[in-house]
Formats: sequence, C-alpha cells, structure tokens
Amino acid sequence: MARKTREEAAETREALLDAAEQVFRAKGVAHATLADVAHAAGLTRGAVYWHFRDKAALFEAMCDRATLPMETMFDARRPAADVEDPLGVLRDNGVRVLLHLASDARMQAVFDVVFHKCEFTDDLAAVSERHQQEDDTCQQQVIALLERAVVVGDLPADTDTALAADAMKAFMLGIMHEWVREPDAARLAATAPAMMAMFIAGLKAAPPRRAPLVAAAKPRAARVAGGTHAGAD
Amino acid sequence: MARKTREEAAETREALLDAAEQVFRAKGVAHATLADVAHAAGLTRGAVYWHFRDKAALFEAMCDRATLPMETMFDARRPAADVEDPLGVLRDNGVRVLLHLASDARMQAVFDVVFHKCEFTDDLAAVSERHQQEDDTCQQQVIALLERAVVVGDLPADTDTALAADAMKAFMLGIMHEWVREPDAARLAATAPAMMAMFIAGLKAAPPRRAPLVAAAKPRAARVAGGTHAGAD
DNA sequence: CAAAATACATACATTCGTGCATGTTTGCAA
DNA sequence: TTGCAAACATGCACGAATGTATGTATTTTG
Repeated sequence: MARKTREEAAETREALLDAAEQVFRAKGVAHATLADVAHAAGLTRGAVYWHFRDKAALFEAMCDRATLPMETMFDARRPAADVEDPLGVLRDNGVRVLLHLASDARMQAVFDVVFHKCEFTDDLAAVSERHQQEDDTCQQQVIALLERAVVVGDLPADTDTALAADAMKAFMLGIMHEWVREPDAARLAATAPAMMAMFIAGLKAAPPRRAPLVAAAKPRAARVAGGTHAGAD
Repeated sequence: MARKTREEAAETREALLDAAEQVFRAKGVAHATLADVAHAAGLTRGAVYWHFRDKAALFEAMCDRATLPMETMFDARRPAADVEDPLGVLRDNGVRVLLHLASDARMQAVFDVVFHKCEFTDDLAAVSERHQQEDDTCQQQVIALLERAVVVGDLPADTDTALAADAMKAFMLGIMHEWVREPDAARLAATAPAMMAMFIAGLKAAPPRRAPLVAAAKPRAARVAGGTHAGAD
C-alpha cells in the first residue's frame, strides 16, 4: 500500500527471510514460488522483488543470515598455535557446534533446507561456492589444530592431518544431516559429547597415516614424477 | 514412430533411466524437464509418459535401479549371530560399501542426485519413506553386529548400540555425501580402510554408554525444571 | 512545504512445463 | 492374414510462475 519507514522496511525484509525459511522447508526451494513466500509473510510478490533480485538472491540472503553467526563462532577462535590440548579443543568445538544447532531453530531450518530441500545447480552456484569457501577455512582451522596435536605429541608425526580433518567434517556433517530430519534437541545435546569423544578417541587410537599402503615402507626408489601424486595405482 | 520388440522397449526404458541420471545430476530433479530427459535419450516425452507415470515415478525407478544392488549387498550377509569378530565385519562392510561407491558410476550419479540435486518434499514422500525403511533395516544389521560385539566382549555391556549405529551411519553418510561432490575413485579407495579403522578404533576406545549424563552419576540434586533440558551449559 | 525517492501492491504479458488426446507404425497372436 | 495392442511421436490446451511495468501512498529530504 504505502511506504514504510526504514526500520519497518528492515522488519519486512526479515519477515520475508523468515517466511522463506518456512516455505522453502515445507515445499522445497525450487518448488516454492515467490508468491508463497510473500503470502506467508502477509505480503505480495512486489515486496519480494523490491528487497531481492530473484529467488536465488533470497535464498542466498537466507543462508547468510544463518551461517554468518557460525562463521564468527569458528573464526573467533584463537590462532590455535599454542593450545596445550588441541584435540580437546577440537572435541569441544565440535560439541559446541552441535549444541548450537540443537538450540537455534533458525539454523535448524536453514540446514534442513540446504541438506534436504534444495538443489545445488548452476543458478545457486554462487551460494555453493561460498559454502565451499567457508568449509575450506573451517577445515584449515581443524588441520591447524591437528598439526598442533602432532607437535604436542598427541598424534604421530606421519598423521595424515588433511584426511583426519576430512573425516571429522564428514562425521559432523553426517550427524547434522541426519538430525535435522527429526530434530530432538534434548537427544542431540545429550549425545553430542559422547559422539565427539568417540571420534577423538578413534583419532588417537588409529590415526590415519600418510603414504597409506601402496608405495610401501621402502620400495626401490622414490622416482615418482608428479610430486602430488595420489599413490594408489 | 513405430512399435519396438519387447527387448528394445526394455532397452529404451533403461536409456531413459540413464538419461534421467545425467539430466537430473546436471540440472536438478525439480528444474529438469521431462523433455530434457527424453531428448537426452534421443526420444520424446511420449516415451517417458509411456514407461513412467510422471517425473516422480521416473525418479523412483532411477533410485531403485541403483540402490537395490546395495540392499542385496547388505541383506545377503549372514544373520550375524555367530561371527567371531563382529567389529571387524562391521569395518569390512563399511569399506566394501565405500569401494562399491568408488567403482560404480551409476551409484555415484544417483547418490549425487539424492544428496545434492533433489528436494525431498511431499511428491517424493514415497521415495523418502522407502529410503527410510532401507536405512532402518541396515541399521538393524549394524545394531545386531554391535550387540554381538558386546556378547563377544569387544564392547562393554552398557554400550549404547543404537547410538553407535547412528554414529556409524552418520560417518559413512558424511563421507559419501562429501565425496560425490568431487569424485576421486583412487583416493576414496585408498582412504576407506583407514577411515573405517579409525571409526572402529574410536568405538572400542570410547564406546557410547547408555544413561548418558543426565540423571547423572551422583550430583547434588537433579532438580532441573524442563526435564528435557540440554544439560551442558 | 513541495519534490523526489521509497516501499510496497496490482496488473499484465510472456514463457514454460505438464497432462492428455490423438496419430502412426509395427510386433505378435489367433 | 487379419486384428489388436504395444511403443512410441506429435499436437494442443491449460495452468502456473516469472519478470516487469505501473499505480499509490507515505516518508524523507532540501
């Protein structure tokens, strides 16, 4: 109808993002229409097209609003160069992320959408790349802690820290992936410590090593050309 | 144009499923049109509507063709009641699944579609429930092996086998989820044993226990109001 | 206080995908 | 050999969603 004040406009934008979370979660991103989102917010498509260029932009803004807090949670960590119990820090970080997911309804909705209610194709390539970058920076943090663990002596020198980081990422991602399908905050909160403790214990007991099995302990000559060669036939 | 023989008709059906894998993977299930699938197979929409009721039926058939082999792979296992090294069997089973994924291009395509290129909403509810059932039967197999491990003495008596099974499911699902994004068959094949060994080692070293933390061992008083309270500040 | 920009609602044209109905040729059975 | 049904291709009507253009009232600015 009429123009709103700046604050009210910002509120409508938030309302649209809230509606997008609900509608995307219920109908899927591709299957949901912008009219659905607008109507869920008590508005019309005009409001949506005023605040966002198209559906992809709306989706991107929705993701940003939920993942930026998570980014800061990880980036705010100290340089991780002088912690005395790096594996303990790693475990606590994992638990913290899971507890945060268990307590933040917005994060739950967005993760449910990203995991199960959206198709990552060309039009969402920008969002996908941003997620990729965030994941990479997070992985660097984990690798730094793992290498610190090597220095401290909690892990052997030839630990494949990159692989261990991939394993941790896969574990946590799988937990969140499955949990958002049937959210039970109490259960996740109760089981998160045991989950992470189990993973860290496995990391200590059977850490993945570099130069896995092939190119065995001491073959004839190490005349591999590429340098960054995979190793497995 | 004309009628084909029964065998040729079956071949065109397979060709349509092949095309669906490619097109769904490239454009996403919701964003892909049946004309795309038909054209990718060198046919028209008429052929699609002859063999499948609609897009959901095509998707379901595509999933079945790829996951049924996996089902048999798990169901063909022996009753798991008298194995002498249940955790070893569990580890080998996990490795086998990962190796199978690394070597089967069809399974890779379908998993990529299911994980990243499709929206599980109402119209695909049937497929989602079937996946759920398959997962449950698989989980029962894992739990059976874990309880066998308790009997054998590899795990303590109060091991939370259901939670451990959830952890394994999350771990494997996370590995596959991430791997299909950037498939590298050699790398997955090379790292799968170390991954599974690490998990089993963690299971042995720090198995999750029942009656986790709440109703705790012996704190002052368990007078938390909510009942389903998180517990970890 | 007037002009311009804001914050939407409304209306419209266009495209696109689906579902079905129909056409057409050929394999298969009697 | 005839008839029927399989195995598609083709064409059409319908709805639905998008993008944009326009209208409108209010807010802000000078």
